[in-house]
Amino acid sequence: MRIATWNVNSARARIDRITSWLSRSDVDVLAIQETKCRDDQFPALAFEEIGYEVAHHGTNQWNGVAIASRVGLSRLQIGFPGQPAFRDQLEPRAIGADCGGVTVWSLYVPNGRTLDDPHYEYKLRWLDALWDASASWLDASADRPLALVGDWNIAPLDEDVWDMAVFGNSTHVSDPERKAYQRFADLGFSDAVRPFTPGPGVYTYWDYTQLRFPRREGMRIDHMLVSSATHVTGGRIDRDERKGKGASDHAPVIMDVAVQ
DNA sequence: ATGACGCACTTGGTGCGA
Repeated sequence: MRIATWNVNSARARIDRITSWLSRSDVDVLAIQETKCRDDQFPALAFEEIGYEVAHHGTNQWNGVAIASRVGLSRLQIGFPGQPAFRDQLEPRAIGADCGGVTVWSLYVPNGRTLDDPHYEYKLRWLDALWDASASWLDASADRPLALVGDWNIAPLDEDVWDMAVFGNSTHVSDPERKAYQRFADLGFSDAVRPFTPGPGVYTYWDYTQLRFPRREGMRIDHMLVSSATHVTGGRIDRDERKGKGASDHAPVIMDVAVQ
């Protein structure tokens, strides 16, 4: 079974690109982030027309997550237990479902903005709460494949950004963020894609400005973490999808999972 | 190397992104 994750930077602006990509990528389950719309604005019909069920969680023009699946979509979960709020708002940053034998979570981890912004503290709280929820999911069913996929907004290693000097005191590379990410390994999670896409210089995001993409100046921040019960047979980053007019600033990240 | 920010919003300047 093939599972992908993609921060699309607006589902409505990019719907033709998304369905076109799905139609030629043999993807069974697509986790989507940054749909930037409410549920009633989400272009669900376009997914259904090409054979995918789709579930969306969005409340306004910010954030928004979805899962599209052609191998079933059951036990839908909107947000995770204990998910923190930001300024009293529970933001649409997590949606989960059982798809073809794998529990898939589409996650949009808070950006953090700057190290002294309340959003940074929120990001760390959000990651801690996700860790707690993940521990309880594994306690309940350790044998069931579980994938935490999406835009983690963390570059785990120095080589996951093109120049650490540029990121000196920025979010995405700070020690607390990296520790919060690495701590998932304590639960048995591993990066499904990295073994198949070794660095350095391998990224999933390139800023729209300053010719970052053609200069190959990006960041590796979109990850697929899988539980130890998840048997991964392949992984890939579709860098080509970042090319051309109307591209998202993120590329799709893909893994193949052997399911019984 | 596959190109010089893009999206959404009480639509035109602002918030957000990483």
